[in-house]
Amino acid sequence: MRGDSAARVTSHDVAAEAGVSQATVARVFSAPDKVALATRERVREAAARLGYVPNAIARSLKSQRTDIVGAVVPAKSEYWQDVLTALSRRLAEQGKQLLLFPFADADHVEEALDSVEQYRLDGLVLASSTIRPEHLVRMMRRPNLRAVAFNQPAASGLLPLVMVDNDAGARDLAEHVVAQGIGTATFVGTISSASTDQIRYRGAASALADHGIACPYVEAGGFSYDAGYKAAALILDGADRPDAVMGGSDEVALGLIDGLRTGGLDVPGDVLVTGFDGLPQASWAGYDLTTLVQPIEVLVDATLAIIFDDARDAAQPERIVPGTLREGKTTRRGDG
Amino acid sequence: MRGDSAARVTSHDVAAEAGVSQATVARVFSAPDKVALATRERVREAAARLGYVPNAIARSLKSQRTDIVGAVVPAKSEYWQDVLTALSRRLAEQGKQLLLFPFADADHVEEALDSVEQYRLDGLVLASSTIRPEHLVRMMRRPNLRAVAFNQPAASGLLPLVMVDNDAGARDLAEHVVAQGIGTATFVGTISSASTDQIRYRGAASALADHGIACPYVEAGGFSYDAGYKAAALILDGADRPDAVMGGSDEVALGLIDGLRTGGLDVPGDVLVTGFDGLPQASWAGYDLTTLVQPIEVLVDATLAIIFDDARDAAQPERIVPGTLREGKTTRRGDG
DNA sequence: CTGGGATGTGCTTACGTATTCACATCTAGC
DNA sequence: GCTAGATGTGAATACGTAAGCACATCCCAG
Repeated sequence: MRGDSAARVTSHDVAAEAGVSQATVARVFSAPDKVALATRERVREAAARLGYVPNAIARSLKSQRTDIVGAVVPAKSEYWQDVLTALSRRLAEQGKQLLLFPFADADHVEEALDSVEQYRLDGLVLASSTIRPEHLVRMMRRPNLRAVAFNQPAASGLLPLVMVDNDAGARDLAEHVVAQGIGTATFVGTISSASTDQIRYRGAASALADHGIACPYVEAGGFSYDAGYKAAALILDGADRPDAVMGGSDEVALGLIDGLRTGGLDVPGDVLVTGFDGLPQASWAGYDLTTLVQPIEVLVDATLAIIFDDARDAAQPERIVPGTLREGKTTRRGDG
Repeated sequence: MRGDSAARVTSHDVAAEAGVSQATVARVFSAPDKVALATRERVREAAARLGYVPNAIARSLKSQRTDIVGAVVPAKSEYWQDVLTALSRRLAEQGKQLLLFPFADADHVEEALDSVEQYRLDGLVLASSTIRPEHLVRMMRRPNLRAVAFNQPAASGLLPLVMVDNDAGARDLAEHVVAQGIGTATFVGTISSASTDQIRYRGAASALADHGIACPYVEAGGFSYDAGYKAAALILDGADRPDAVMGGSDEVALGLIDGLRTGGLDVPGDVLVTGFDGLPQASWAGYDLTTLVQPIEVLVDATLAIIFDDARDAAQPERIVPGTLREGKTTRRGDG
């Protein structure tokens, strides 16, 4: 290969090399069937000889499409990392890319959105229930930007929305622990202001109430393992220990398990524990957590469908996808 | 706000609204100090009124800078997710973005690199030791692209390189288990063809040899928890059980622990286990794994320094950063 | 007063591509 | 053998911004 280290090779250079016009070179790379076979091959060879690669920046400027989808997500979170992995993989399959806009905490969402607006993205995934409605409203008014709220019930009515059925999932988990024969339960939520947290708690509490079981709410104060681990102390120190503890997320639940075990309790012998999300770690043999598995692939596909399907009429689609109960040993009473 | 939903507002529109030239508008947003205060404010107001946001695509085309760094990484891996989190956070602080190019397996790296070349990135992080040298060579020839190999010893001499001191780390871990008074050990590697795996094994084996301890190598066949879990069977079924098992990565080590425990062994009572990487999960109370913690922030900073520091003369910098031994309970013999 | 540097602004062009329009050539139909 | 349509190609332009250059104004030293 020659020209490998050439400063910058443009379609004009290739055109000169191949003895055609720049327009023809452009067509070879964006609409090959509009160019005669012989010409096409001549251009391809010239391009290879010079080491030409089309410039996506210039193409985007002209075509008004970037082939890039942005994602506004919390900087630290197991769950979102799994979602992003699935999202980027699926995008890559379609020749599109994922541009990350991570934010440290809710107060920094504003800055992330400032950046988002500069890039003329094809679509935007707004993740995390800690993004406030005013932020959503801002994005919904951007022209030519298909924004989708991901697992964020609060976006209902503002933006197209894709989420797992949090309410039904929480009920399923509650019914499951009830079936194990518990008498008392406590819900350890993540952050009480998060809309997913509220729905999950209400769903669980309502299902438990149907069986005459009260369900107090305790806030872990975060979405992390550490938050769950620390929250275990609240259970251990509490006056009457519940038969079951329902975590607001898998991360919190895993922390809870370790916290409770460190405190001398046996899970599931003394206390049953459930999670929510279906993280890979929840399936690890050391935990084998009973949880509600989110069908991440399905959610991601639904999200991309909203972004890329040209049914622009379907103004405010809401896709609510059911999750699956995964029964692990943390609710298998006999095993204690 | 008016003009919120205006089709597209450009610097020309703002110029007209503010009664200045387009050039002045551009200066207000890219070099404010070159514009008189009064003018600046007038332009800012006009921009706000129209809902103008600078177009990063056009800016990139003109300025030949995208403010975007790409990362070519394996689609699935706890370790890389942690690295990406740190990387994107640091970039965000500098007003730059991270564009992901995930690849499913080594055979798909080629495609990812095709995409990379289209975007005129400011920098590129080539991650994973499964990226083959021929790929590295390809990237090293691209003009105006600062590519850095991250934790990939095989890139030495080809590309600027940043990595943790795998050899020293492996030796430290080996010395540590020797100090616990073991007689035999086995190294369970990830994928034997990965350069990091080879170095870690050689380092550990060499240090153990200094104490007269042999160290057979077993390949888990992956970088995952599952690979480690399955590899535990090889230890359990083996003729003579080692006193210590050294995992090629934390993910493998965590799988090993659960696999060994499921097989009836006590860790650390019957077998000591070590990891490598320092994942958050390794610190979870349920495992509390002894491992070598990579200073990810330091590695990321070093990587970005190479990409953005204009010391273009330092042709092939190699930054090898020491890790830190984290002593967990998986090597605390008394606790068995 | 006068001249020279500092400061602020406008005009113009270039970044590299996609696409419209016009035009040339070629094929088929009567 | 002539025309209508199909096909392939080139010229020209636009996408939205950054920056060099030219120029006008202003301030202060002499």
